[in-house]
Amino acid sequence: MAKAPPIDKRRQILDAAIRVFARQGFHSTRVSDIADEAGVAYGLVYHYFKSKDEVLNELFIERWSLLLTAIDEADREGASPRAKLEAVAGFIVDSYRHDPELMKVIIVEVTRAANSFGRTHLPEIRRAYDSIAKIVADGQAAGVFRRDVDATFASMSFYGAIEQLLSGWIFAVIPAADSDFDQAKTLLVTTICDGLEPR
Amino acid sequence: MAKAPPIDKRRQILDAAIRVFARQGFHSTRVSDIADEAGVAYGLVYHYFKSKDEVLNELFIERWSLLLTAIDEADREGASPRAKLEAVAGFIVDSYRHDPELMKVIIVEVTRAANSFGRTHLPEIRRAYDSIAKIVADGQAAGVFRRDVDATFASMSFYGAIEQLLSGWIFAVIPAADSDFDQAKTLLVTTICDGLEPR
DNA sequence: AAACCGATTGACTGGTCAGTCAACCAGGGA
DNA sequence: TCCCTGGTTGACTGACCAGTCAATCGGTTT
Repeated sequence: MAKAPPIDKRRQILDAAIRVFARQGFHSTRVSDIADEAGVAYGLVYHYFKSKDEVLNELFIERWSLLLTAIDEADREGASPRAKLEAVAGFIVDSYRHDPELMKVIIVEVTRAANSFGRTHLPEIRRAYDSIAKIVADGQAAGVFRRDVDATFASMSFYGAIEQLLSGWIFAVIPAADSDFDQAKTLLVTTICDGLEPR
Repeated sequence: MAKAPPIDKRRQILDAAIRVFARQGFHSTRVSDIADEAGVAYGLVYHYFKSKDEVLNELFIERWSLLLTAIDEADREGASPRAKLEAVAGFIVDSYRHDPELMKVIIVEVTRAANSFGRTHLPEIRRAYDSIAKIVADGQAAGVFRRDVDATFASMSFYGAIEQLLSGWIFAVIPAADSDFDQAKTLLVTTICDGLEPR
């Protein structure tokens, strides 16, 4: 009764979509490009997904939920606020290192595409901001971070800095060697946390 | 011989484009929308501009060159590196305060649209990053900023933080009252510069 | 073997626009 | 007055593509 292939093909299409979206961008990707890349017939994409949009949505949700989980975990397990932020930055940087194509798609087509998909997913995106802001706020409450800096602002700056670095890597504006990734993690936390320290 | 109207209509079209792009986004704006908003015939847009893309290009270049000039001026006139960065952040924040629609278009459709227009304008965008990096590097050379933080990284973080705040305002993720703008300027410089101070 | 059913195929359609172009208009000069 | 020129008009076309759908395939059940 239950067959094996269905999951395979669906995954195959999603993976192909990552590659094609990363290469050409969502907008200039035809559904036929995805099908070709996946080695599958055009119509099959519509068997598994309601629309081209839904393919991207699926990719985003899959990945973003991991991020949200990671942030929450960092918050729960981290010792100091600084360690928590370090874990968050680390997770995002490692995500990029591990699967740059997927992260490129997420950032370029969703997170920064505030007019199209970003708008659709604003609530989820915002949840990440909020979780980071909570870490900062807790740090302030604990007296580890200065209080004259609004936690929401700090969280936006922190996240914005991370995303900008990823964008820099994605578009080869800044070097992306392994050492750069490690340096970036340190830098982000160092700069921002030191800046957040009480004076 | 020389008539008055030509400049008028061209400007009229550009201004209309700002409004429409800000409202609907570049992609879902039809050329007819621009013409309607400008109170002008469809074909006239093509009299003044080679294509729909060129309209956006024009808007971007107009504005971005102002930014580049402002950064250079800040660099030339600013006393301390901190004052220079403050001037840069201030200029960008004020740009948004002064003409939020235009800044929304610039950021959403160009600066963050790395796959489409962002790619086209990467060189100009990069010039901004570089100028900021230079300010940081000078600060390091002068011993005002710590040296263990790569200047390029710092510049990307700084710019990324600014842009993220603007995005937050644009999409109403964070409050955008006058006091928030002022607070933001301070915050950006405080956080980042303090984080960049030698330890 | 025959009926069945979900997976798979790809030709086709309907709608959407960007960009073209031939005509029109206004006013300055001969 | 009549032409000329450059701004202005908007109907039209050609290309493109997302999404549909009827047909086919391959394995399972009866």
